[in-house]
Amino acid sequence: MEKEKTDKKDHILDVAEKVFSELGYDGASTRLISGEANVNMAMLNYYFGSKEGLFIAIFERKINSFKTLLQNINEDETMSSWDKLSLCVDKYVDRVVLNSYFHKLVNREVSLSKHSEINDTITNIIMTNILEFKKVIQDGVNNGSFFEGADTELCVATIFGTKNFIINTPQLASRLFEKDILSAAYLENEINERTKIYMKRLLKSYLVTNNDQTNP
Amino acid sequence: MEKEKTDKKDHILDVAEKVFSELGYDGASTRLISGEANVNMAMLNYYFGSKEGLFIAIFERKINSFKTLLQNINEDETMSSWDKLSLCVDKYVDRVVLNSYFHKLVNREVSLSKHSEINDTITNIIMTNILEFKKVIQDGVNNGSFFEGADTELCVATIFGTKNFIINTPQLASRLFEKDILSAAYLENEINERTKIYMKRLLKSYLVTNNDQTNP
DNA sequence: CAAAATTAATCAAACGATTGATTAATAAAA
DNA sequence: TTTTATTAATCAATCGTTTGATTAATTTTG
Repeated sequence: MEKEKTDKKDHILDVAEKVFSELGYDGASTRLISGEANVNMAMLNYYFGSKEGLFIAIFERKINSFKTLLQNINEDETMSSWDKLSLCVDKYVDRVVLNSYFHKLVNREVSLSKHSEINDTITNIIMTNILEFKKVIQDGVNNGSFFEGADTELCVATIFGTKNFIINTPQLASRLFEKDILSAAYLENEINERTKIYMKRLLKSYLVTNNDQTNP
Repeated sequence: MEKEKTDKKDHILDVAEKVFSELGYDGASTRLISGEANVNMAMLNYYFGSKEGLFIAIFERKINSFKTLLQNINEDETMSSWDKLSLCVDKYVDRVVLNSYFHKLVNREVSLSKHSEINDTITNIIMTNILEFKKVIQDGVNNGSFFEGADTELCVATIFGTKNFIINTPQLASRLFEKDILSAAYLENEINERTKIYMKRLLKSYLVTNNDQTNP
């Protein structure tokens, strides 16, 4: 029973994560979520206390995987700046693709201006990753291995922005790519590798190969 | 009187655009919007028929500026592919910065999965711009002025994604830049030009200067 | 012109529907 | 039996919307 309870809670969290990512926090009613999960509405409150509690539980479940993925790479003294950045991109794209619902959900919620505890929590979690990328690039610029005129901040914006475009607006991406991005198979099999290759080539040409800056 | 009526409707649209962009469609109640605009709640329905009508009216007001900004550039036979792309980036960044609330609103709404007429309308409007950028780049690749191995689609994702990151999640961008991105002044004076310069340098190094592709 | 009729704009109050949440009763498990 | 899990019914609050009345402006009429 203990096992089954966890399974049920996990099932609810899976469903809620998807519904929230598709309709937004406000747009997803507890009735719909419980209906999609085939559980009684009261179970949401029984397990998670409230709608917000359910929302927070989704994050707490994922929080471990967010912890120190990039930090360990960044602390490695033996790697070059480019190898660090390259590896960070690989790892990050992998994780985003694997948790696309979650990342979509996170990005929509954090784009809202309403101040709440959960909003701050999310912001801090994302910022950890953002600043980790910033550090890798900044270090590379400082130690001379990257183009000294590089715009570090906007470079980070490109990394997160490119990924967000694909994950957050799959309808647009699907029509741009003329493929069904929403299909998990295509996302994991094709887009994943393709994005990695592209992102690294893009960053390398800007940060490393970039040596003529005649006219911007 | 006729004049003042238009002004009042315009005022409501201004306020609604901002509130929607901050709280999302579902999160923004008609009571709050009318309160912020200092008009009676019933006026929203009187003028715009419904909440959705108000939402649509926001788009109809902006729709003209969306029409053929990029198309004219693209059709110009005398310009090089790079000059076209460069000009498109300039024009697009300008417009986004000038209508940051609107673009934030658009991007959040289009990321929702709920099918509606307005959602389709918005998607088509955005796609016009997206495909215009795609065409510029694709033409450049085809006529040999851009790197033949370029990932056209992801390149477009970068252009829109980078801009979206700044506009959609200004809290994150503010902490990344260590400046207040939400401040309209900073956005228009600094970020605007800086983004143009960065974006063009990034694209140029990837599309034009890119000639070594040893390891991705 | 001035009085009457019509239209447009605005308001407070209330509507039915839906929201997240809670209850009290029951079923299952320990 | 005691605890845990689950249910249907119900709660107050809020949602978008509508109403009927009132005021302001415009047009028509005498």
